[in-house]
Amino acid sequence: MVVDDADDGGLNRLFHALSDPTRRDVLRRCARGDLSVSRLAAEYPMSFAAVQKHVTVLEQAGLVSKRRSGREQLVRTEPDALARARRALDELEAHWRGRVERMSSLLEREPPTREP
Amino acid sequence: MVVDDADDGGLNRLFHALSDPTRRDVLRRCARGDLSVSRLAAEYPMSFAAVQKHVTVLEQAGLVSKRRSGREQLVRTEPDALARARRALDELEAHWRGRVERMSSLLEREPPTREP
DNA sequence: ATCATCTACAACCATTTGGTTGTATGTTAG
DNA sequence: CTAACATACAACCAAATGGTTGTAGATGAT
Repeated sequence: MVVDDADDGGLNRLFHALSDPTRRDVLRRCARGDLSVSRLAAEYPMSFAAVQKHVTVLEQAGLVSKRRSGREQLVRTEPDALARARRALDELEAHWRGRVERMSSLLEREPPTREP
Repeated sequence: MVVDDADDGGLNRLFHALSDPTRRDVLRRCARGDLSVSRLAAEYPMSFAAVQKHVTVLEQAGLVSKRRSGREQLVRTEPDALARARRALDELEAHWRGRVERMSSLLEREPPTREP
């Protein structure tokens, strides 16, 4: 990422974090209930360290948080971050809708088909 | 991307495409009205070829399409792709909501504070 | 106290990304 | 026809990504 990070309120990291299927799966699993990192790691055909890194990416994107419980680290998804991503998509869609509205208002300016 | 691409219906490419601020800006600008690649390129502090690559990434993610018009190539945003991304986020949020509902139903199972 | 478990983190490696420049090709204007 | 413009695409490069292994520190169980 070239940009320096405050530019977009973390949207870069947010969407980047979402662009990996393992990470999306982690979000799904943890949404059903907090899971320790090692519990998660057992689910994927990769090393513990790899999963640890994925969790770190999710954490830095704000999509999960970790809380210690004994020797385990429980991962919890943070739905607020998902909401932020959604709002970003809404904003993009709004630009497009604005265009549609502009086109519609052109159409509306045309007189409706004459009522009989 | 390690995964082989049909696994997720293109969500990897979709979110990856959205994870760059230049590309999100291209989407915004083209949403207001189709723009040629060179018109777009003029807006960013990078080479024409770099912008061309960004457009290609957006195109392969399904977020834009290009149509030729004379010697120009007009870029148009494809809101359906944005909708796909939104549905993916909704699905993730639904998992979390499911959890909340499960917690709620646990609470509901508890007897209400005794009525005197 | 010892041992097994969970986590953290560094070092390393192959591939991908995001950028560059340069060259070639097609299209429109004069 | 020729010149200018818009695009396409290859080759190259530095940095980031996604993975590995290995080492070390905490914590819990016996």
